[in-house]
Amino acid sequence: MKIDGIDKIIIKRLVNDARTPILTIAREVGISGAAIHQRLRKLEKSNLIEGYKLVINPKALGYTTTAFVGIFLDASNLYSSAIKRLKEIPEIVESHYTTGNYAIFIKIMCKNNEDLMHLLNKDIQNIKGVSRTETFISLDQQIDRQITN
Amino acid sequence: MKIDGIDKIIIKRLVNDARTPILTIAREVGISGAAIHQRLRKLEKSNLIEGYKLVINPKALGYTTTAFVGIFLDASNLYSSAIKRLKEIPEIVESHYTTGNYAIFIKIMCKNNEDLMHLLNKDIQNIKGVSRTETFISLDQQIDRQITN
DNA sequence: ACTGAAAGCTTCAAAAC
DNA sequence: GTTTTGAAGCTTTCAGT
Repeated sequence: MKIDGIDKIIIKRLVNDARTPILTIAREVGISGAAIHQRLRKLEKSNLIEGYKLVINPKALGYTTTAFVGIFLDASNLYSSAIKRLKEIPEIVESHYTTGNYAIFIKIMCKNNEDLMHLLNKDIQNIKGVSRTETFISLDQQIDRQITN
Repeated sequence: MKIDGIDKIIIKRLVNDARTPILTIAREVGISGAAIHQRLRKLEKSNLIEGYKLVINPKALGYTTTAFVGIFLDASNLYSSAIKRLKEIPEIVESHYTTGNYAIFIKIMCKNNEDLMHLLNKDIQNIKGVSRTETFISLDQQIDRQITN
């Protein structure tokens, strides 16, 4: 799969705003809308494009607290059962199996610090195999982007 | 801003695939396409919808390593100058100012472990004020989603 | 790999409920 | 205030180049 300059323009525009009209891009690069469309289909089939997503503003839903939590597990064979339980907690938006101190590392979004504390002490600490957690609350996010080339 | 059942269906469908035809949703809920469209405009203006993004598959671009890096700063007033430098590193996809051990906490994506090591030792360690870093490499990601209600 | 045309979808304003 | 209508523009598909 090789990507030329036109593909890069298409991707750049749509990463920024997935609703940019294809005809706008077509006129910008000087080929027909159908040609742009065919390139997009090809990029989708090549697996480079994972999908198109509406991005929600969590703050508008009252989710103002973002935190990262390192989870210690008693034994690494408890990983899959713990993940199963973590998936049931909708506030957890990412989970990773990581090298280093922690077994599981999660990103979590809550409405406030009280909710975060409750999730940590009740929902997460009570999962079988979870011995301890370490929490980093995000006070400010300055970078949020994608890899695009 | 109140969100009813129809709005929830619209959001659910578009979070999953932002290219779902509005008319498909319209037929599903039994109102016209234009009505769905007007609800969307309202949701956009209400700030609930942050945008529509094409999501790229980093693996297709050769980025197979994801890591989290905690960065220690000599002094907290070096934060903004450090962020300025971190923004220049395209592999850094998130940065947070966090409570806890670290001053800055980043998510980074690299093509391989060698590139990660290079970025840590050359680009990040050489930023003024950065004294030390701690790295957690993600070996497996099981959860990746958004808050939607 | 690109074009052009037909069918379906989105968008916007105005009117209807 | 939300919904439908209708017209213009955009997307999608496909035969043809």
